[in-house]
Amino acid sequence: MSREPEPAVSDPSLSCCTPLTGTAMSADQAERIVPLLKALADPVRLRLVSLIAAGKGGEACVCDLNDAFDLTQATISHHLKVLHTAGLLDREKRGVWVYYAVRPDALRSVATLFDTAALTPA
Amino acid sequence: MSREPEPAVSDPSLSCCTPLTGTAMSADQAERIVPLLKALADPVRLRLVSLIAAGKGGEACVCDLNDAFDLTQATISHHLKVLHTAGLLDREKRGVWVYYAVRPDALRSVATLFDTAALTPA
DNA sequence: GGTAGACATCGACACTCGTCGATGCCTTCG
DNA sequence: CGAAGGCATCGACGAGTGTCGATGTCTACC
Repeated sequence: MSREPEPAVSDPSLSCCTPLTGTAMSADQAERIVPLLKALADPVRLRLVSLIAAGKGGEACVCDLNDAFDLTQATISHHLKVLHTAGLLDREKRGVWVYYAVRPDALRSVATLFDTAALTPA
Repeated sequence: MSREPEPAVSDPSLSCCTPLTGTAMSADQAERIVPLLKALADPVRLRLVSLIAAGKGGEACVCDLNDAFDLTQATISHHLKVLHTAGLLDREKRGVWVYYAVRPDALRSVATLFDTAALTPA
């Protein structure tokens, strides 16, 4: 049987506004969202984002983040880089210290994905 | 050895109601949510969930899912098992065919995580 | 200038993951 | 009963991932 015609990806610029339910997502849409999910699909990175988001102004210093885990500074730095590369965190250097801040738009992209899904009645 | 191959489905209700922002999440909370995110952090699996959720009654037959990908039947079966083990999909056999259905509560757990996050003002 | 501290990068290791072909199990039908 | 088809499982392979110690880079301060 032939595949359904692609329902015209409306917004190729961003991976936003992709309902998980409703209509099936295209392969392109999946490829765009997956890097965000991959970055968050790690207990350390998920806690890092949570810690940063819970910090003042939605940001946190690396020096404080290191103390929150029983991991090497190199490992924390690696995870922060992964989150930054995925577009979930912003990086800003202030003197000796480096501050990471959450990117609300990135989180919103993921939220939109599951937002529609959650509305599905049981 | 155990005869019933029914995998130990993680209980999504336990990982519910975990805001990403607000207060930092505990290590336990992260460990509970991460399996769901890991299961969804794959383009094939994300599309599988999307396809199933978009199907009639939020379910789909494996025979139809196989045709939607350029992958071996064994690979699709593997991905479905991962999603089922994570608690994201229900499995039901009807005669020769097997139907998978989304578990709205599992999706809601993930949605709740990012729901609060998306509400964070800029 | 020299030194100390904060963070990033490098190289290496064990481990996990995605994919495949082959095979097994189960249901249906002739 | 035997054959056929749908789906799961097995074993194996390459690729990717998380973690570490060691090292590099930059800033601030004495």
